[in-house]
Order: sequence, then C-alpha cells, then structure tokens
Amino acid sequence: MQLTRIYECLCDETRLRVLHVLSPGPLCVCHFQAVLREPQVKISKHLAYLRHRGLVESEREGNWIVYRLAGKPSRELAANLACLQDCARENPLFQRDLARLRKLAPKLAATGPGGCAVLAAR
Amino acid sequence: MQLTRIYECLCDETRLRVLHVLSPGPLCVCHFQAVLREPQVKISKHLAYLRHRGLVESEREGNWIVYRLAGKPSRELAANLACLQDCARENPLFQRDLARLRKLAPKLAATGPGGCAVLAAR
DNA sequence: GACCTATATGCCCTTTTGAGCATATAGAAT
DNA sequence: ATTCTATATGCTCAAAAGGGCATATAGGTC
Repeated sequence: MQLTRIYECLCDETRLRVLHVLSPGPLCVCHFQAVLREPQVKISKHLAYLRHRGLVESEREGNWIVYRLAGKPSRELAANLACLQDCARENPLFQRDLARLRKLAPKLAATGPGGCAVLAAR
Repeated sequence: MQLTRIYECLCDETRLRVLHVLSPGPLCVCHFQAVLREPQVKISKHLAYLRHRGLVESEREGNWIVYRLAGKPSRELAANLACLQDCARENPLFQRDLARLRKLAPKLAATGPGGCAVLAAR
C-alpha cells in the first residue's frame, strides 16, 4: 500500500517542515537552511528521502538546486498534504518557519550575488 | 510537536488497518484477528503501541478487551483520521477488511458462547 | 587549471522499529 | 484449586532511521 509510504515521509519533524514551507512555492536548499535553521547535511538528506519517494522534485539551476512539491500528486498525497497544511495553521513551529520564509525574499535580494538568485528574482 | 507522533502511528500498515476498522465502532482483539487475519502477537503489540500514544482506548469486558478510538481526539488527530477514512475508501485492502467486518457480526453470533460476546450482542 | 560555492553521499554510530517465540497474567469455567 | 481462554509482555534479532563528520561532485569564477 502506498499510503504507508506517504506516512513514513510525514513522521519526521524536519520533513514536515520541509513540505510545509514548500507549499507556497519552490525553494532551493539554501532557503531551507535559512528558514529551518538546520544543518545542510540534515536538510539535504531529508530532501533526498522525499525525492526518492516522489513527494518532491528537484531541478538544477546554475549552482543551486530547486525543490518543489511533486507535480502530479496521487489522491492520497494531495489529501494528506492538505491535511498537513491545515494542521500547521495553528502550530507555532510551522508558523515561525513561515514567518522566516516571508522575510527571506527581500533579505536575500539585498545580499546580492552571494544570496540565492532564485528567490531573489521573485 | 505531537503531529509527528500521530504520523508515526500511521506509518505502519497494520496500524492503519486497525484504525480503519475501528472507525465504525469498538472491537475486541479477537475481531481484529478475524478481520485482519494477522497473528495475535502482532495485533496486540500494535494495539499497545496505539494505546500508549493515546490514539485508542481499551476496557476489559469479562474475558475480552475492547478497543475503541480515543474519546477526545485533538484537532490534528481528528483531521488525520478523517483523511485516512477518505483514503481508505478506494483502497482494496481496506475495503476487504471492511467486508470481513460486516460479515463478522452474524457469524460470531452463530458460534454461541465460544465467539466474542461483545460484537454478538449488537 | 585552480579555486569557490552549493549540494549530495559514504561511513559510522545510536536508537527505534517490527516480527516471532515463549511465557506471563487476568478473569471465567469446571 | 485447576484449567481454559483471551490478551499482554519480555527477549532476541534484523532492519531501518536519523544524526554527524568527512568527503565527493557539479557548476561557476578567476
């Protein structure tokens, strides 16, 4: 049953946060580092985990690798991601991430070429 | 975050099946054995797992122990259980369990005192 | 080509998980 | 008191998970 595969992806806090901040739109790894404040290895591994299981997709853009939610989610996945968004709405940790995400765009734009071009270009 | 605790409960197929067949109403362990066709130890351990994490509650009734879904589920739990029911609707495995569950009441009633009195009494 | 930046991966370690077997326990029946 | 039935639990084992460190890789820049 593929449903358990989905839940396996959801039973780690870091992965939940990744999926949550990915909901508004694509991000590259440096964004996750900035928003989640977690070490690069940790984030990279969880992204790989989610990618292998088809929850997210990645694409290279110059030096950066951009992650997005899977394009054609199954009914189950779509339902559970929606449920996650719903649960996140009242969760302080998730809301903190979201706040950092919102602040990120202008700040990165200001750092110039050192920042990540993808989000800065928005 | 308690959300991950919930997902940890959901990431095993046996536990998903348990929660699913528990949705219509309480069951005792022998029912789970009959419906899920899994060994007693396996079922008992997963029930204990769910009980320790507060997803189900149990109560002794004579020789049997009756399990039911937790009385006052959190918002997150309620949302995820609803989502699970939704996902189960189109899933053959879950539907098979449900079919066995429906057949169970009359059959147990016929076996007399050897069967489980709880469901038979319905 | 040498170097830098962003990201991924291999290795190691500790903890958790899920399964099974054997056994314990609680209450009912005799 | 013994026995039976239903269920739980301790032990062991193999596998997986999750974290960190070091290192590899890919694409830019000089």
